[in-house]
Amino acid sequence: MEQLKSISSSEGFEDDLIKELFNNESPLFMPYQETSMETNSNTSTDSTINPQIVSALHSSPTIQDDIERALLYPNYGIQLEATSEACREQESKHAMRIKCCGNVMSDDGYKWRKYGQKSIKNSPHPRSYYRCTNPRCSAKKQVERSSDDPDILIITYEGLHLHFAYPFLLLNPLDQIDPPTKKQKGQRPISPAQDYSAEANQIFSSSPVLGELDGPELPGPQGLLEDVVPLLIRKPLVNAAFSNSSSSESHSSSPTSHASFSWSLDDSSLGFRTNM
DNA sequence: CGCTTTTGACCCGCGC
DNA sequence: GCGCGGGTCAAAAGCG
Repeated sequence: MEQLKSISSSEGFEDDLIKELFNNESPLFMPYQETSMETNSNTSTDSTINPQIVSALHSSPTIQDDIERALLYPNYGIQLEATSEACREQESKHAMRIKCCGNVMSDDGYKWRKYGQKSIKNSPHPRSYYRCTNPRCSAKKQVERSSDDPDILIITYEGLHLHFAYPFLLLNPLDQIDPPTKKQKGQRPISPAQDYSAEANQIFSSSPVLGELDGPELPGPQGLLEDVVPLLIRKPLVNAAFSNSSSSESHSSSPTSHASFSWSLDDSSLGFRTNM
């Protein structure tokens, strides 16, 4: 597996990540390029994120600035079915259901590359397979449309996305996180995502900052990407000074950090092809 | 021209 | 052992 190979050879990426974070650099917080947004007017009924939010997030070159700007937009308009039934856990994967109505973010801000699509038995909607385009990230996701309610997207995340790493690097610099450890089938005492999610909820729920924020945006039980991202945007405020300490260093753009920022619209490949 | 998507084939695990 | 279904690969096509 090329993927596993890249991961196993990426033991040093952890250090790189830490460096980037300490330098206020991250793929997520790279300057936003509007041209990459797929927010054309004719997508109004599908899953798009509020451009204002993205603009706010990416108009600033540093994590801290992004965080502060993100706070100006506390409501993402996401409707997660945050019930225990909706967010369920299966083995090392994390599934969530997102109800699409109006402008709903169906993605988490990272660029995903579609690598496969399969028709599902007893389901009129195919399942799409995506992989994070960040070469250092092993995250994958499957997106399918619920047979019960076509408005419901079922997104199953697998593997450790870099999303998970950021909040913990910032929150607990002393608590070393594992690198995106290779996940082999049949060999997972506890999945990284699981581990981090549990820790995330613990940290987030005990955060005084979060306590001052609006309740409805508390993370779901799984600490899923959509849950974590808004929180990681906010939580690092607590440790803002931490990241400031080394911000004077010239930020040599990391080779993997300037992937064009775009949002994949899962609906475009979710059962709208009627010939499957 | 490079990147993304499509799509059919292949591989593998699981149930019978 | 065999068939089925899910997951991945990789070549071709599409697109900006």
